[in-house]
Amino acid sequence: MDCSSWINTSLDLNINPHHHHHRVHEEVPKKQVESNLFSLGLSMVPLKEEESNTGFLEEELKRVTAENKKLAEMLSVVCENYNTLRNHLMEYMRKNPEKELSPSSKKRKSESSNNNCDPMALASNNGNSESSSTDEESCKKPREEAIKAKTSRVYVRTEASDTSLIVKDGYQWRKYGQKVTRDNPSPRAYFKCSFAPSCPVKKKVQRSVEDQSVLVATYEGEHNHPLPSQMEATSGSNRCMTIGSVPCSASVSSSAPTVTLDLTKSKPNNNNNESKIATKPKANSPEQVPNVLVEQMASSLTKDPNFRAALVAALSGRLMHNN
DNA sequence: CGCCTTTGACCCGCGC
DNA sequence: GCGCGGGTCAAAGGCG
Repeated sequence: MDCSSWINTSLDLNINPHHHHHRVHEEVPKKQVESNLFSLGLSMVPLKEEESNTGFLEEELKRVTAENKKLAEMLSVVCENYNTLRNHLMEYMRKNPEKELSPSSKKRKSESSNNNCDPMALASNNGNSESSSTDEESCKKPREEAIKAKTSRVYVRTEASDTSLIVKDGYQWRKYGQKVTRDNPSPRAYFKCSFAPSCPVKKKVQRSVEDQSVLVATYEGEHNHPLPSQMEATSGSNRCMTIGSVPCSASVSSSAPTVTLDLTKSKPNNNNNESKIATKPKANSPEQVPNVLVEQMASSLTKDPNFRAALVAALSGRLMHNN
């Protein structure tokens, strides 16, 4: 399967206010925008700013609204693409039942459901996808689900020249191994949460086969302690938490889509502003995702505290820089 | 000195 | 049973 389809889901968000003039932003009334921002828990700038800043803020609001709209549109497109691809995959697997699994079937069971080079499948595999487990898996190893910790994947775009396998997610990690795997020339790094053994979370980081500039971080388990960077952030300093930090607990309830938000490495002077959003509709619904569901997904996005945290960090970082 | 990374050795599940 | 390959261990060294 061609992975360029998911790479193209990168959102060409132009957050630079100097380039917003071409956007369509007159469609949502300002009051609605403000209420939307309030519902997000965002406070852009202290209200005691002088008059000149209000114009800037209005433009900022319009811009955010436009991007919000664009996000929703992209989301629906991604969902449609996902279902199209999924239908194709199902069709293909139905026609070629035994050939399909050849590369990953050699792997361990616990990994085989994860280690798939199809990014759509990757994005959809998050441990809580009980509906995506195949029939044979569920009857072969019923207790696997209980034993196996929640897994989630995070895609982080880095510069191609950056050879480190470091994914900043706000947690502290201790590297305990590195291996070169067969299906990927890039080494895979193994990390444990530095709170181990009290915290059982592990993560694996490896460059994507298709795009060497993309790091794929696979998280296993859930942290049983707060995010260290959040503790710092709430301790008085207005320093932003690491942009792009997406804690593994970002995999949300089974009724909501799993969202991976990647804001890492967004720099003010380049156009590397892509925020890649991988969505996971309910895996066992081959039919097209209705708009209602898309709206539901978008709504769940705004309710997800992790998404909000990342969004707040990204926006505040942008605003501070643009000021 | 303590924590971290590195890296070769070892373990273990799976397929043949 | 054996080999392969992914995952983990643990000794050694680096670094602040």
